[in-house]
Amino acid sequence: MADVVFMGTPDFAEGILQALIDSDYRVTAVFTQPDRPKGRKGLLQAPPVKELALKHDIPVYQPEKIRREENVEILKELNPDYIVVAAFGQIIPKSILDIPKYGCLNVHASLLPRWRGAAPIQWSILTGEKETGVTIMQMAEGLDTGDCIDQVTVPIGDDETGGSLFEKLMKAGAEQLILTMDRIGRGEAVWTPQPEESPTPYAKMLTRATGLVDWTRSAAEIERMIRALDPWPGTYTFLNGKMLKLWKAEVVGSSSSEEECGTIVDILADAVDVQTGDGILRLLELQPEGKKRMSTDAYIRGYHPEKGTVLG
RNA sequence: CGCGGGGUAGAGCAGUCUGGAAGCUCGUCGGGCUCAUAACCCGGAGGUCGUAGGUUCAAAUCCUUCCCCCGCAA
Repeated sequence: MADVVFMGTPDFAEGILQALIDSDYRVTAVFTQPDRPKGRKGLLQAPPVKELALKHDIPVYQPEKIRREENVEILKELNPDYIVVAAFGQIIPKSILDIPKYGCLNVHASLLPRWRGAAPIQWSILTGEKETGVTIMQMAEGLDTGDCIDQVTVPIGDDETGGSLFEKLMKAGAEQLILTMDRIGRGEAVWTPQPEESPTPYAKMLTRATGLVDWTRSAAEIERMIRALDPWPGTYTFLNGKMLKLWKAEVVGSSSSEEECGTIVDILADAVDVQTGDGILRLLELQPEGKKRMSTDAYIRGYHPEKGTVLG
């Protein structure tokens, strides 16, 4: 039995931690981000990982900066065999990487070297990839550049959303992590260095601004964007000065009309067709500002959108 | 007490300012028309107007309390 220190913050990390708790490995401490104000009320909220750790009486540390000397000391004191990192949100300095016997393992939600960075799941959908996966890697000083140990491939479905893919990768990652640690313990693991350059751009962090639709893009791109940014941060546009979130759409035909991009070209019984830079995007589920998500037919009845109106 | 929108029939909304019959579009149910229909015509059911209190002859509407949903900001 080996001792593990876990570092992570959001839901993705929670699933990984759960797997460790359920395994034969002993989680001796959890590091996560400090509680942050969240939601409309601005109330302090504990990261999901903290809740889970406390439930299992695992000591929780929430340093503002992990690199501080006092935290390094705590880790030396704990003297773990492994440190497992999943979506922690802070850079781990070399002084910490060197502490555990087997070093620091990272669970990363892409097939490295593809999609290094903070939002690999969304970017893989956004760019229309057919498959992605999860990588268990040995952490080095660079960001997501260390040696890969194991990978699991996961297909991306035609109606995959950021949320659904997230689930799948978390499950796969949690399972594989335990297997990989077992292999390391038995001395059977193989370390494969990554190429210097990633074949994809850096998967930069998403913000709300990422979700603003550019109607000059193709219908296919916008449709992927809607799925990739579901459930967060959401894809949106503006109609008559009010925000309108898009939750579900499909690409229809590719009639290149004279209409300006973003124009409502047709209103059907249960859908609204919008001209894009390439093809028509048929909106099926919407959310007006200050309202809940609703099907487009309900939206049409309540809001009476008009043909010819330009979105954006 | 960060800013703002909202809660009215199964769905989406109007009505609130200026108190005075519970409305609209859709769905649903029944009937009619039709070779036929998601079309069209006729009729019906379905609502504690978020909660609790107050003002009033009279409250969805004005005042106060609380609950809930959502957009922005972080």
